[in-house]
Amino acid sequence: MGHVCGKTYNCEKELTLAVIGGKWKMLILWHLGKGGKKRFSELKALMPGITQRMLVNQLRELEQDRIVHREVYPVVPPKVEYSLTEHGKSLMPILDAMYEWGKNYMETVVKGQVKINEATK
Amino acid sequence: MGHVCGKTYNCEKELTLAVIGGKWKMLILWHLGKGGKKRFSELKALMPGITQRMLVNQLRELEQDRIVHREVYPVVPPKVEYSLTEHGKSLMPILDAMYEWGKNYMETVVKGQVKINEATK
DNA sequence: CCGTATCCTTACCGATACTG
DNA sequence: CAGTATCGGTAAGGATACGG
Repeated sequence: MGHVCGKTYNCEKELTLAVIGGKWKMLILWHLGKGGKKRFSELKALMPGITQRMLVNQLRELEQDRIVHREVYPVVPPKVEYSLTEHGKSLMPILDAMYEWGKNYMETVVKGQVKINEATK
Repeated sequence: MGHVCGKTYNCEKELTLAVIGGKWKMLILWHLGKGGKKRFSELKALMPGITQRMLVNQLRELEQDRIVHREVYPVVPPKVEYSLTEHGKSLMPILDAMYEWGKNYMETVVKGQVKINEATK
């Protein structure tokens, strides 16, 4: 499997972190979780700033970790749709909690010292 | 402030990830959250494998991010105690959820392909 | 449209030695 | 006891160009 396997972790939470910890992974999961399945180009449009290389890379790892499902339609031009697996869907409560915590943290402790890029949010 | 500030994030959840995402941070927070305040040497003993440099480093960042409180006692030999702030305590539900998710993920999808170091768990 | 292939930079982290 | 200081390796991530 992916980058998660073949490694030793200090705790089960580190395994979870390994799955969602990539630079763009939470954002990808968020879009697929809230908006349903998306084509490659749709995801790219939703995340200005990501390079094609990174989008492919992060999606491949999520796929190998069985978090994201990749559906290829044998048509020309190519059409590929990405969606969350059941394991992927079960991550959403954690992402929700992280969103809420980060929101509160920003409002109460680091207000004005960090910026949120609203375009990709 | 710490490594969290002065940066731009795509979403509030990435801010949360920036706070807990260091190599040893979740483990430190776990020990402080479940076991209460700890001395530097106690933390080190609880995490065989961490170097002094990394323990200091991760604690400093958590302190700058107002997640951990550092209490220095002016005695010889030095005595320093670390504990969670209220913001730190509010992270525990997220760590609990990540622990549970990782545990289930390990049992159902990556069983036998990852190892957990029980000594530091 | 959906990718690969290269090349390159830098951030993170580990090992080791030293100190008030 | 609780740290600093220094050095160096490695993997994650970005820029850019090309391909089925």
